[in-house]
Amino acid sequence: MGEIQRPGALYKQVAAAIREAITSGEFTPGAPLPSEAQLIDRYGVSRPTVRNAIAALRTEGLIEVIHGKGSFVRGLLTPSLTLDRTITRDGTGAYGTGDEWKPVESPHTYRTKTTAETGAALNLGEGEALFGTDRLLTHPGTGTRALHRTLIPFATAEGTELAARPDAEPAEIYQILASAGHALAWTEATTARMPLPDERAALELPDATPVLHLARVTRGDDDRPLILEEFRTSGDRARAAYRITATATA
Amino acid sequence: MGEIQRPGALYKQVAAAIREAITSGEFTPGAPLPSEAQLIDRYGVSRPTVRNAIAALRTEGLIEVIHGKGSFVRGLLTPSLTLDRTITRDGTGAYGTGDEWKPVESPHTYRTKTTAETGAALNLGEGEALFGTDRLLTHPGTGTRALHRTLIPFATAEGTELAARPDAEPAEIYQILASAGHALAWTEATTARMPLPDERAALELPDATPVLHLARVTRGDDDRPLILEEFRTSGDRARAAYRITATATA
DNA sequence: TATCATTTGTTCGTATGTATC
DNA sequence: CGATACATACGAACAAATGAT
Repeated sequence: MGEIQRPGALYKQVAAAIREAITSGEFTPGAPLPSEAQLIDRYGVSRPTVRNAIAALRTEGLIEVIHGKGSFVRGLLTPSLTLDRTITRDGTGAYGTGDEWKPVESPHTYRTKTTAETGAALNLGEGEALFGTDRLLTHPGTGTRALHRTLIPFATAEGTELAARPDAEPAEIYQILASAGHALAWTEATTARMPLPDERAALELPDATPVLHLARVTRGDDDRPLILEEFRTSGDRARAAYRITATATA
Repeated sequence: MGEIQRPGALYKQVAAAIREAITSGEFTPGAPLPSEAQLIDRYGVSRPTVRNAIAALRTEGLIEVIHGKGSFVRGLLTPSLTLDRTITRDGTGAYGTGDEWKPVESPHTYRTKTTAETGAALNLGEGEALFGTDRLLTHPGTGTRALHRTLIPFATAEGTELAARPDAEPAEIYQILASAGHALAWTEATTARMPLPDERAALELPDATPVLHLARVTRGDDDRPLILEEFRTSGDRARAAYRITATATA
């Protein structure tokens, strides 16, 4: 009795069966999956095979496993938090960013140098001097965490209030730059990747959660880059919102 | 011989050691890691432990494993592809999106209904009728793949050329809507998540690669949603670029 | 072309540790 | 404290992909 067919590895068949059971509604979001022992009985496979299947569903982000309790269906992640990336300016010339984030720790300010990436974003070479400020933030409504970083080239800070206060908040930085005579505009690049171990810890990310990475460059006259901001948060829980208007071609 | 220390699980210590060896430069991007057998000797642990450590580094996206060949360090992934999300309009009123993507297969058009998510984006209830068009695209320069979906509510298509040709390309759709008397504007939401198995296959994504998900709503008069476009591609290889201008507050 | 050594993938078994209730 | 559940670790065997002979 050669029983097993060849539609793929056993653990993949088990994973597919569980996935199917979830999408068919047998296990609803938040509900516990059968225990490993029960899955062994249900599918007639060994424990390593069951664990292998569970590991696959974990890295897909479909289930969450809690030591000593069980496996649970992870409700299909619709981002519950919208990051409005609009920048506003009132009649007095004051800038706002509409943020509702609260600091978890006090900001950390330091001196550093451009890397290949930050240098390219700021239109500077590698190894140029920068002020850096890191903030760990939390969103009061949802508990979502975020990392915010401000990078200010010495060349930008020079002769402005920023040289003395590189840890000013973004809206205030915009204010200072505008007061210094710059006509401001912004470009932003959004990308996603898996978190580094320390990012995962700081952002308290569960398994299989990518980081949404927003890099905003503030530009002055002639589109010259002035400062770079990086904002990192959970891609599962947050989405970045932009307004696009048609521009004329040359 | 109970001499094991307590800095955590054995496989985590092995994973940390390999991670350290990578960041210290012993193994450079693209270079092969020692084989499982060599790692067993090097760290004096069993094969399951080595494989567990390797699995951890895989889900972190730090290494890539090729069956029959070995494990390789995955160079730190800077997105090499920038998606300019600008929309242009020339003097004749023609719209462009600056895309350079080529179709891999012919577009697939179908009828469907709004879900909770697509309904919310289009300001419609659940179960409203839609035209859908799916395209599998590839970027000639990099080989990166993308999925593009157009969702057109019947109410939008009615009385326009779209009713007969719901599979028109985005720039052409904008054209048709503008000709129908709409003043167009766009909003876009970017988020990230792990791919579903079929998305992973269609986009040919390696392990530990999140999907960058762009949802663009074309709006007419009174900001009323007209159509919804979804664009999905590798978060590791692509970044979406936006231009932000300050808006006045009320 | 065919074969073989190397390397990773899959699957079983077994024992023990640790978290939760 | 005991029962249950997941985590870690060892051993062993065979399958499948790769590259070189």
